[in-house]
Amino acid sequence: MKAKATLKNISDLLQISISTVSRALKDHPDIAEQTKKKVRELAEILDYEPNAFAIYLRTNASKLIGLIVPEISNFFYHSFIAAVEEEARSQGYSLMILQSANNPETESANLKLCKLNRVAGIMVALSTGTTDFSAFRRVEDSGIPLVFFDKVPEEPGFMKVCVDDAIAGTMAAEAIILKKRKKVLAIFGNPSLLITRKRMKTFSAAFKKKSPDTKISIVHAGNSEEAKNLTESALKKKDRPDTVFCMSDEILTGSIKAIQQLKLSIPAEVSLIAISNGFLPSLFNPEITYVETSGAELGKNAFRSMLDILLHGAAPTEVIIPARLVAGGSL
Amino acid sequence: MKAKATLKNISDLLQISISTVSRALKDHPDIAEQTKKKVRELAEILDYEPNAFAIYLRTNASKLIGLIVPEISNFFYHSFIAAVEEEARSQGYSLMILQSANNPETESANLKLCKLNRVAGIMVALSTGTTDFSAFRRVEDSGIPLVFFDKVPEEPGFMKVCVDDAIAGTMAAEAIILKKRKKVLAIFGNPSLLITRKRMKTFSAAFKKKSPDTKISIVHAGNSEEAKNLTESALKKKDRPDTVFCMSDEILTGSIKAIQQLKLSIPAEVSLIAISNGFLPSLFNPEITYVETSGAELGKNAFRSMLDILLHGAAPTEVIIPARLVAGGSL
DNA sequence: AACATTTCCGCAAACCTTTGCGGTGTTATG
DNA sequence: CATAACACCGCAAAGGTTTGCGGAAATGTT
Repeated sequence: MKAKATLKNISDLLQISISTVSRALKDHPDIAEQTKKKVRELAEILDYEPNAFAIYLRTNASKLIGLIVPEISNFFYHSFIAAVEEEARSQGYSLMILQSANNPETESANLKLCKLNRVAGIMVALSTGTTDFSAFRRVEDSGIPLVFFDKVPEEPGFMKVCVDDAIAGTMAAEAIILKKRKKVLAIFGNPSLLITRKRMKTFSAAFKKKSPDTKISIVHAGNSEEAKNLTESALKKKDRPDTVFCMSDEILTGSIKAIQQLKLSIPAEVSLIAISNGFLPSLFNPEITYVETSGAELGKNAFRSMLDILLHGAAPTEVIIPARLVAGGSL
Repeated sequence: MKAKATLKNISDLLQISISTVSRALKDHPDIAEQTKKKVRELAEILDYEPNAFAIYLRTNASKLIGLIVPEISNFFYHSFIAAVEEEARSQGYSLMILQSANNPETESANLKLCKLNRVAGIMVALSTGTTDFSAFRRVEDSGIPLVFFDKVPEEPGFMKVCVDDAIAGTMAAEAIILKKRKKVLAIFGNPSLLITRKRMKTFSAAFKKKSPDTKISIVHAGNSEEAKNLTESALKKKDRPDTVFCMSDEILTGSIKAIQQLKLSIPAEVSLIAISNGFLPSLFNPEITYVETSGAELGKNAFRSMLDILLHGAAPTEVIIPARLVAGGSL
């Protein structure tokens, strides 16, 4: 365990002042080329690395971005995290990842942790039950940039990046209408979430406008298990739906299990369409038709928004990532 | 954007010294109860939070753990990361997550990033091509605890936590033998990885010992697509295997797609068994029988090993997480 | 030769916290 | 009354880096 190299360390050995060493390493014009050379060489030998804490302390800003998601173990956030990590790295930032477990208390504890670690910025996807945004306001008050993604608050004044849930709902509906399906089981998630309501609204609206005779039964599933049960009981009725729409990956996993279990063939006996980031749909045969909401795209854009605030003090805006239909063979 | 509260801040307002404030907040016996009370109250009002950088600078150790994985988007690391995050949080640590993209250069860049951020410890799953461990040795030399998990180096002297790959191979083989299958297609991953070799070795050995007449054809797939192709061509032969064994989730995704595409029923026409953390197998119907190698378990244990070094300076050991067979309906 | 300019470098403060040590003022003990 | 003991608090240094400012030496200008 060798002693860590510091500026003082180098300055002692070279018999010059600390400030000179610091400036030499930064290629400051005030320093003679010869001196710079000596400093650089010794720094190399000693494997000098600036102490990030000292710098952070001085500048009061780290190169760390706090990332708070409801749960890491989720396809969507998975790809999101991976994308943000890449973007962040390319800009010299690192990621501090925290999961809130869909628990508002853990969420605010995480927020505190971010503040404690003096992160440069915080990116968060809201947990399900969060209704009180005062903690987030306080974060912004204390000067830490805040970007919401995916699960964003309804109230204005925040920087938000999310997929185009309105379009996604419409696109799914139109795809179903195009195939002339007439009995649709539509499974949505928790209706208290903005994302759910947006998708529901446009989904229903599209049918009302373009295919009012289609029979749509809308249900809500809080998790995969519920989705499975709902699908199963609906498909067991003799007047069973010809199409199942799943709002999310989690719902899709449940739904498809029910279908497989009932040994119904897709799409001959029942059609399937989902909103997903694409991984899960690609696992099955036929591949599931889905409206893509790309976690990776979202991640890239969310980090760029963060950078915008960080670098240019951008004002709160709302960025919408477009959706697109990816046709598998399930519809 | 209010000014951040500092000790100096409080001490000015209260007309007492900084040291007194510091001690009061730490409940130091030298400070009068009355003073403590005043300090605490003001600290509360001002929403004082100690500046972590200043503390880190002083103690030269952060509460941040560096976590380097080949890729975040991977079931196994997913659950691993989630587990480590939970454990870490409970101990007051946070996670800095970096992905090496299976690129040794990125890997060592990540290592550097960890050092720069003065992480308290580093946990890493090796990327595929890493052969030079000198960078890791240097990390240890500079006093940063290092724990390898899952993809660990063969050479001794490191703290390692991994799944019991030897047993996992044996268990899978024995499950197949128990069902009296006689023609097995066994798909393994990159044979340059220790994990692959271990699983292969015991898998083969079990057959040689307990069921020498079973015909085993061992192939290697670098990714999901290759696994699919290998499975497909094997199952198309008229003397097709009665069982497919998949060493990993990635391989399983490819294999199962081929099976679904050929419309072979599981397990009537072909049996399937895998080594997995369990998520993927649960997605299908029937659920896939698998030997569980739990990312969550691994995560917990890996972090505990880290804590052991951090707190008690534990010496390098090798921790093995047991495996278990989880019977689905695919074998 | 006298002055102005440039080149190069060091001093010291600041960022915020922790902590050993010493210094008051008060009370108890002999 | 003198000394010891105690309770309470402040000084200052340390941790590593950055940076405005000023100073010394060298060079250029008239």
